[in-house]
Amino acid sequence: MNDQDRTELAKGYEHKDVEARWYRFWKARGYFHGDEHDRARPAFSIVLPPPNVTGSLHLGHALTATLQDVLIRWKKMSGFNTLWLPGTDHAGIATQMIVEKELKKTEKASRHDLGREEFLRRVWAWKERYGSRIGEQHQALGAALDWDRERFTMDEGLSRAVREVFVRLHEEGLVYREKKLINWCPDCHTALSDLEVEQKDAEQGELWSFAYPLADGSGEIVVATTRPETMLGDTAVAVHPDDGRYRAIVGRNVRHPLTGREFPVVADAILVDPEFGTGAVKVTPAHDFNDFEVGKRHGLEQLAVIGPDGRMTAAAGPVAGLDRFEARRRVKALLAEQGLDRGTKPHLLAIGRCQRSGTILEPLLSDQWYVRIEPLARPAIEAVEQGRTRFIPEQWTNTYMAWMRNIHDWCISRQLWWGHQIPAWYCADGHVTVAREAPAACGTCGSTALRQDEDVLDTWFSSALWPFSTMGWPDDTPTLRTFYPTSVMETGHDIIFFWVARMMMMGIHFMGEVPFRIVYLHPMVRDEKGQKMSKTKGNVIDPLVITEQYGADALRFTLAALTAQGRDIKLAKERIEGYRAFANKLWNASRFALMNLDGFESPHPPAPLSGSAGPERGEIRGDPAAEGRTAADRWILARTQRAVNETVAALEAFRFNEAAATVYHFVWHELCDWYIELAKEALYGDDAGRRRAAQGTLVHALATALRLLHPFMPFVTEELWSVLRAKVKADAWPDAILAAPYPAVGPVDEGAERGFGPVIGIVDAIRNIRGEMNVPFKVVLEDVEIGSLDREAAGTVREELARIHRLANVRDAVVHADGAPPARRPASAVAVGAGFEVRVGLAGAVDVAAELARIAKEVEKLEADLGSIERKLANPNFVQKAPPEVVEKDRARADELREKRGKLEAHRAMLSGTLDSPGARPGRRESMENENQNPSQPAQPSQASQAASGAMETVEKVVTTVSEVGKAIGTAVASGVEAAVEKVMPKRKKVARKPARKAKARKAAPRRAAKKKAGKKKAAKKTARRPARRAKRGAKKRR
RNA sequence: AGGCCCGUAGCUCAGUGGUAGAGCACUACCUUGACACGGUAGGGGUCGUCGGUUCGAUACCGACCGGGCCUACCA
Repeated sequence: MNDQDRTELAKGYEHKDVEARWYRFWKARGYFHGDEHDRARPAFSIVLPPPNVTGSLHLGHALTATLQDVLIRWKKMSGFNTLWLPGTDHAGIATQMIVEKELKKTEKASRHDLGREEFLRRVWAWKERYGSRIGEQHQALGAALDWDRERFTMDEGLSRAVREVFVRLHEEGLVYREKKLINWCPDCHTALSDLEVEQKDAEQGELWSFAYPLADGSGEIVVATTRPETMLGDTAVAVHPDDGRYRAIVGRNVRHPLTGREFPVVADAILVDPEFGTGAVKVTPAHDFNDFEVGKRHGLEQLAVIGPDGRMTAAAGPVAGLDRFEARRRVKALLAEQGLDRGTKPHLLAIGRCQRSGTILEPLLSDQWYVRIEPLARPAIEAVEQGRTRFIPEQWTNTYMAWMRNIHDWCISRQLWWGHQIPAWYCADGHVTVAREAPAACGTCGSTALRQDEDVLDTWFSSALWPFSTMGWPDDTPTLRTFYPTSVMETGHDIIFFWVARMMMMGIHFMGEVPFRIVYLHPMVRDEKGQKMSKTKGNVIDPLVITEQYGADALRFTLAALTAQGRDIKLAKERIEGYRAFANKLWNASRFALMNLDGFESPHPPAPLSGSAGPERGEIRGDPAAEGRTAADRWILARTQRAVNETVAALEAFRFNEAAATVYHFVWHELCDWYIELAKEALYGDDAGRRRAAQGTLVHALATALRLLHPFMPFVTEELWSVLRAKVKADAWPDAILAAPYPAVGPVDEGAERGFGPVIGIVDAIRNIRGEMNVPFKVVLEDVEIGSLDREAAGTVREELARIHRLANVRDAVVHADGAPPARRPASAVAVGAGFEVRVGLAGAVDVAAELARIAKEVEKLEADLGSIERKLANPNFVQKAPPEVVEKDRARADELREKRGKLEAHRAMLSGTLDSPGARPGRRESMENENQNPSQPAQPSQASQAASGAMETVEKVVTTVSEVGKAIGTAVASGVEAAVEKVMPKRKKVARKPARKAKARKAAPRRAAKKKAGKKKAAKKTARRPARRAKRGAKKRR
């Protein structure tokens, strides 16, 4: 790249300037190549589900490409020998139809006009012209595919594999040819497998009844049908053997009213439900799957009356030559003329349609090739039972198993031209010779007049071999030895049966081992309303349009962030916009860093960039900058390591959304919102040691974030990496982020995380007071006291004081150590957090009533919260049966809440007092009363507040010296205040103002209140609590 | 008919047997020397309903109601 020397960034991220360059760079460097000879590094391989060669990229492809690329890049950076193998599928029917359509349009010709050979030449031409399009589209997304290994299912190599498999299966008796009933598409003119039949919602149809006269004229039997035209092919009427109504006529014959044929009434318990219709069923063995079985059970004639074109055959007598639907109307009319119509009832029915053309399918008798599937399915079931292949999300295991355990033989022949022609040859006598290459003579009679079977194989037949056919099978290749079995099969759950199951069966059978260790099934992408995207609905989002507009990184990140397990993705543009903003944010964070890294070289002296992000390792090991680090630096370093740990854990569990959310939160809300703001103090300041420490920390956090993010946002991270690397002259860093080590999991400095909690809490508290008291940020707060800190916290707060000043726009806050609270002073707002208390003097500007209201609100929440905990603690069952640590936690929390309440109420008491003093503003009384003050005791608050503020005056004077004396006074005062408060606030507020609550609501009230409070100090809470939560989760997982 | 998934803030969705979360949207304020694709603060939730298990259920179990998907089949 020529960007090596660039050390500045434009004001905003322009993806178009960046994306085009890097893909070529990676490819040219050979980063995408999987090394089949490298057995030292562990291998990690994925085969890309081959898109249809005719296809154009849609969001499903984009999702697949994104998730697989995330895995590949992550693994590559983590030291694996990665292979991601691309290719395309010839997509038999789909491609043939497209070319036929084109042919019809441009030359008004059918494939039959051209003949097989010429038609195939046209399809190949089409493939050459458009087949590379989808690959190029994958490149636009950044997919790190090994293009040197690109394959096509009709390549010579893969075709050879197909023939090999077919022949071997035939030799083993697992491929056979037979005349059976199959699903036939009259439009596509081909047989289909069960899976290609689409059973859509039941459609409104009708159930028509007619009578078959008994052959001897002694009566009739009424049958009901949804397909009257098939009655021409009826060869029996079936009734239930136990049905008393028909017992007498079982075994007798009926006469066909249109053809005069006679056939029997049979008793069949499997087919007939006596409750349904008339309890008598017409039987058409040649055109209905159930009837086919009945025919076999009773030795009935199979009379085909519908042809491959969907028209009635000559055997259909009076309706011969008619289209099947026309024949339906005609048959009804004819029978009605004979007085045999017995009425019509509306009826819901499900109709099988062709997956491709949507045409209603016709069950037809024909000779087709089949795979005897059960012997192949058994080992594939066992492999999953034994965990040799695992499904994620797990529930798909059931789906797979259910289908595999009830599998039917696979019809693999298709009456198409585009595909692998079946390697079977027939002589004039009809002997079949199956061979890898065209045989010279019939294997049975030696005849040399051979004709190859005209049919081709189901597209999915070659797809089933994809994981090993693409690696050179049937030869024993280094690629196979290195990369088979593949590590992960990542695809949509809509093709579990079509593809995943069949790869399992073929892989196990021919390779002796499963084709992949893990099957990760991603959700389906839908539009923002949850509807399937389709061209006819016009709700298709073109990934490339999105890429153009928002950038490939934004799209990729969006898709990853929405990929939760077990739920479809509803893609809304707002979401993509949000992640484009994220790329921009990252860009600007880097821009900030670059603007403040002058003179900084990392590492110094250069050292290799370790995989670890830990402050004790990596590029900042031995960094002299460590000397000047502050609590803020240590905090972000700890948070960085935690982000690394959580991201890696999420990736390992295929929780793409969690991984994305973790990095997002870290970059935006910790690195940008907090650390960059914190670092400004040092970066803009005069202290060279401090500045250097901040620079080193910033570089480390940023370089780690970029690497964490690279698999998700390859382009912007690569760009930023190159610029950052140049800026800090980090020659030891790889010059491509894709070649850099992924940050490694390591221990988190929890002390640094926890210790910083008060700083964040204090800043939040002051900002909160500003917000609620309507004091804009630009107004400098001159009178701020921070107290109730333990010794350690006080140390940290002192150390970070300059940063607190900057973040909250405060001048010279006073810090009290050793638990001493801030003074109780009028015209102040007070916030109490975990382990700290802040008083903000608001000069004359404080709205006492508003502050009282704010405090009252706060106390109300505390009360509710405390109430629920106290009730819990008062319950002997809870204390006895709950785990001791839970009880202990609640006790501690109750204490904390009580303490907090005490402090707030002391403040409130003092403030209430000022209201009664001459200076109080009369206009505020009303709102004060709304806050449930007790007007009947006007004197006491005043007394209390005087006591409190009087005592506080004393404290205030000693606070600047940290001392035991201060602590003693503080404690004494606090308890004095609490005593006073007891008198002022006669009873707990019962939140009685609100209208009578329902019994149910009472339960919810504390929670609601608690939540609000929790939300208020969310930053502090997040910082402080996360370690505990994570630890617990980790423990659980190990179980 | 059977199976699976889902129902949590206005929307799209995480999550958890012990203090309900994110993004977007919304409200107020702020162009502060990375970023208005920005910042700060705020409002907003009987976690579908009813039972059960439990000291404690949004989470586990059952039933039901709503939505979706899959498989099989209904003459």
